[in-house]
This record gives sequence, structure tokens and C-alpha cells, in this order.
Amino acid sequence: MANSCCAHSNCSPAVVCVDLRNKTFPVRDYDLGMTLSSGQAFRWRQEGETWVGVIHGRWVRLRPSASSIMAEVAQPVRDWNWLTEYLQLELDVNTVLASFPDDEPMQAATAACRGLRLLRQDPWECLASFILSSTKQILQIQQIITLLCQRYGPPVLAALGCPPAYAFPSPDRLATLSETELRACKMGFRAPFLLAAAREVAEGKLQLNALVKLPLNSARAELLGLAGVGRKISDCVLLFAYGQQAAFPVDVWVMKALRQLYFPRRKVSLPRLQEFAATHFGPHAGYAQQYLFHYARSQMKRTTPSTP
DNA sequence: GCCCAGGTGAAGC
DNA sequence: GCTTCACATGGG
Repeated sequence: MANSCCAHSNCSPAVVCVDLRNKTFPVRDYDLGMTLSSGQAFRWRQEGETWVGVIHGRWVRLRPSASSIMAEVAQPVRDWNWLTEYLQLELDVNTVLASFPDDEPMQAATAACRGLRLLRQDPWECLASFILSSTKQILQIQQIITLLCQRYGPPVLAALGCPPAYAFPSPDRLATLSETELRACKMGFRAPFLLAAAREVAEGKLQLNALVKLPLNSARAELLGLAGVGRKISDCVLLFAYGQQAAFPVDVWVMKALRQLYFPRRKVSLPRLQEFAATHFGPHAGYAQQYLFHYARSQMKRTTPSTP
């Protein structure tokens, strides 16, 4: 094998010159575009063949190919664990798919969403984002969060020639704002919920890091203590930020999918659907949920998502 | 104008 | 337990 990846012509041969701004990760069954645009994270921007975002305060540009994801950062890094963790690159998705129930709806959903993955996001960003998500379209959630980050997120270094980038504002920062300032970011009645959550976290009344160690039900109970956080938002955070794979958020799309695919022409209440989901989809139910969500959105867009 | 959006919580049966 | 409604805001 040739030596390392040095692109400079003037490096001393005695020094190992390593490119600390780029790294290529081999992947299989990973559709990056589908994953980043599937309504679990709201800060990714497509730029030609690439996806640009900020993870844990780091600007990053990702370029997917059939068998790899090439990552580029603005500041040199030696440890890429933050990225492999975020993208869950070490997960064997086939193990997850094999755990799904062998029924027709799941076969159709997995066939339609090949390569769809779950991310592992920062808990605060995820919680705040989903507090802002209620009765909003994904596009609008993205707009609100973009505004919030531009106004109150700390600037981060981006690659040359790229537009300015911002990290997600911390709970401490948001806790200093007024409800009026938050409403000015177009979040409407969600503003007091976000403000209260930011204060709870900033004051240490809610310790997001401590939820990592808790079992699903206890962690959920903690999140449900927040105003504006119900079963759906709590389960999104548990699934997308804490890796609680049994969490099963039921939104209007998943509800429609469940009713249409599993209970056609029957009236089934939301609690009954949740009970069904908790027992039917196995240990990676949340993963199955994401496939159903994406499948429903791509297949049923022409019909109304609300229930008849 | 009208309906809807990755909901929640309060109020009414 | 289940249903209805208000809550802001913008897109189709």
C-alpha cells in the first residue's frame, strides 16, 4: 500500500502528514439523503451532491456515494467518533430489518425505504426541535430552527466560500431570552414551551445527560414533565437522541399508516394503536416506525393525512 | 378563503 | 376512557 494521504508537496518526509479535515467512511445500505431529510433532523441543507450541517458545534459537509460517505470539516480533527456516533455508522441495519414483523406492510415499507437510518442526535437540540414541531410541516420546522440558530446560535467556522454557520443555541442562551424574542422566530404558541424547557435544563431541574442511563419508561416520564411535551414528542426525543429503539412516536402519518395497513375499516383509538405498536414491531419498533413514517409520506401524499 | 401540518392540554361528556 | 377545541403561522 502507498503511504498516507498527504496532498502537500512540501512536507518533510520525516513527518507523517495526515489530512485531518477529510475522512471517508465505507458504508452499506445507507441512503444519506433519505436519512437526513426524513424529518428526524431539521438542520441539513442539500448542496448539489452534498449535505451540509452542524453536529455538536462542528460544521461538516457529507458527500455520499454508493459505498461510502466522505466527510469534510472546517477545523482539523483527529477523533471522528462524534460523526460515526451521529450517523450510527457501526450499526448493522440488516439485524434491525430482520427483527421487523414479517408482514406485508413492513415488507412494503422496507422495500420503499431501503437505506433509511436513524441518527443519534444531541438531546437538547432534538428536544427543542420537536417542541417546535407540533402541528408544523417539516419545511416550516426547518425555517423556524434556521431563524433560531441564526439569531441565537454561536457562529461556527465553515469551509472557505460557504455561508455562515451556527451551532444550535444552548439551553442557557435560550433561557435568557424573552417569549417575545422567541415568538419573533415564528414559533407561535410553542415559544413559552421552548422557553420553559430551556430554563428547566439551564437550572438543572431537568438533567438531559442523566436520561441516558434510565430505562425507557423512566426517561419518558421525565420528558413528559415538560409543558408542551406529550407522548409523541417525548418518544421522538427518546428514539432520535437517546437510541431508545422501542420508543414509537405516533404522529398523524404513522397513525394513518397503522390504521390503513393494519386496521382497515375499523375504529381504533390512539392508545390502542400505541399498545399494538408496543407489542407488534419488536425490539426495534422505533426503527420500524421511521420506515412506516417515510413510507406513508411518500405513498400517501395525495390523500389527507388526518383520519376520516 | 379553506385545510392542514412529525401535538398538547384543558374541558366536556 | 374518548372527543373537541384553541393555540400561531405559512404552504398548497
